Amino acid sequence: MIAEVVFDLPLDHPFSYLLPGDLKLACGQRVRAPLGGRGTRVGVVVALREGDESGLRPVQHVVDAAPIVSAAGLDLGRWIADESLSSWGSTLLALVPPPSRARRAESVAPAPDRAPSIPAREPELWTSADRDERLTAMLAAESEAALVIAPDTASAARWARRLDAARLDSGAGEAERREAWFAAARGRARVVVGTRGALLAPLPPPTTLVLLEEHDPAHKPPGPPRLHSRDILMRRAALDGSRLILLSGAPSVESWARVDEGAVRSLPDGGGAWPQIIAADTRGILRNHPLTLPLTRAIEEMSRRGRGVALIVGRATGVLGCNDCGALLSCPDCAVPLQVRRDRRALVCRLCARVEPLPDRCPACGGRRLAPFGWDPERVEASVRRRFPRLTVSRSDPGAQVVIGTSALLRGGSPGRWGAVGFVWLDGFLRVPDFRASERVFQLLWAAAEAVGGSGRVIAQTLHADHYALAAARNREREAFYRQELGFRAELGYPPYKRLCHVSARGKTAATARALLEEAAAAIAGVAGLTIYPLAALGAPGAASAARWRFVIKGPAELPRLIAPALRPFLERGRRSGGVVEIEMDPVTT
DNA sequence: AGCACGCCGACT
DNA sequence: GTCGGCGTGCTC
Repeated sequence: MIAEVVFDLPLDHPFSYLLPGDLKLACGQRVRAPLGGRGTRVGVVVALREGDESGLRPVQHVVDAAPIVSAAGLDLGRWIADESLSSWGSTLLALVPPPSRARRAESVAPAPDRAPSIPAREPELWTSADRDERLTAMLAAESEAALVIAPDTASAARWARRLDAARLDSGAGEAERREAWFAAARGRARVVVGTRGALLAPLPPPTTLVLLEEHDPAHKPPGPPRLHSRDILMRRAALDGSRLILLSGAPSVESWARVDEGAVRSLPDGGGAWPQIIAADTRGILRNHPLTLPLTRAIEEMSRRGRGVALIVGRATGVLGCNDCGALLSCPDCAVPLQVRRDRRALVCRLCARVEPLPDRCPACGGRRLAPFGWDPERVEASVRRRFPRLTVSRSDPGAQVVIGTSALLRGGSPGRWGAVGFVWLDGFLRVPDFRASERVFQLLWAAAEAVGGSGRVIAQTLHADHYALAAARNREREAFYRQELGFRAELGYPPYKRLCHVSARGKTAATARALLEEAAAAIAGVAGLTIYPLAALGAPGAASAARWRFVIKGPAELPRLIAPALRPFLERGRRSGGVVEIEMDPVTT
């Protein structure tokens, strides 16, 4: 018997091994096998067959007593690899718990059968403020097995506690995690909670699949599996006949578009009280002090009422804005903010690589106060301390009266967690050089509103009091936001109307990386239906970092299939002088 | 991705 | 005369 094994390599073909007569195994099981020089590696068995066994090396030993992925999981992994131009092996191995260090597991385990085909169910989008409570109640009442995917391990831990569920994520202990995995496969853990790494958890279908906070960019970090958790679950649900529930107060524009298309059903929202969302004009204030009058008042009032205040500070961004009119310097073609390259005294578009000299006047109003910097947490803390010497002010103590931190402060709390949330410099989030900046701001404001609850207050310090994301959040009008945002995306051909793909190369020198990437760009130049943007150096172009170059491809839904034939050779190491090409499909970070 | 094989510079 | 650089090709 011959076992076909895939490894965590950028090679997309299986390797054949001899299966010793006494070794029984099934597809989806992990094995350790010799590969290359004298090492051995862990791989997943994707096929078993009879055939010519001459010249084959034997599998060394079995890693897990039972298949770690089901037949359906193998298929889903193959689809993810195809869709993201990744390899089957690196995809699968990123979607199973790491092998235990224990010695050889003894084998013999039947492969779980593929489920009989079950009619697909329409995915659901739950947006109501009480969605978490509804989900908890629903899962308690259901008898169907459920897989709940959280954006991060802290959230997975909270949900596991809340649902009294087993954990499959890396925040759990290795033993607990493996036990939960196999218990789920045997139908002995009804509800399991995990992060991305649990997307292939082998629950017997049909199941309920849940994606928490589906808009969260943590659902698509770089690296394998190189696809958004939402897309993986959509596919899994469609193949499984599983029910898919997406949860988010302010969903991704992609998911909203699916509702518009009728591919996803949106549940009616519950209503309830909505907080005051105040736009506080920062003109002439933010230069010297981080607090406007409305925010100062909110802090005073909340401290009287014994309620905490969260001050949200973004990271300083390398973009230039005008302190007089609030305009930010954007690329006229791509509408994304231009990035400051100080060493070159230039502004660069990260999408089309357009380069402009650093202006000394605002192109919109002619003002001279162009400012690249915002308020960082340390500076805010010192300033708030000075203004409120009698309050506890902290960047680390979540129980302080005023807590200063990033948008992470809005995560995972119950409604009313904060009495007020202040965005010290909302424009910092709007100025992020990413076409999703408005969406992100809308989601932050929505999360803040939910975190303060109906009796709280949200203060957004901004020069853009009339920005549509702010207006829509203030008026609790989701439709208004998505209508405008979808219009913008349609006009410029951004997702969800087109798909994007980042192709990058890094090498020993900038020249080798660039040359390699130029070759890759040339390889797809003839493919119809694509927009290929010019090459751009990645990161600050200091000596070392300029060894990374990138270009962006824009294309239709079938983008992966269009570019795969030409680009696969670049991913599977060819004859090349020290360069590595990477492909990131549907990137959500710039 | 590792790792081995394979041809050109400074060292016990 | 060797040790060793990393360029390129392969791994069942």
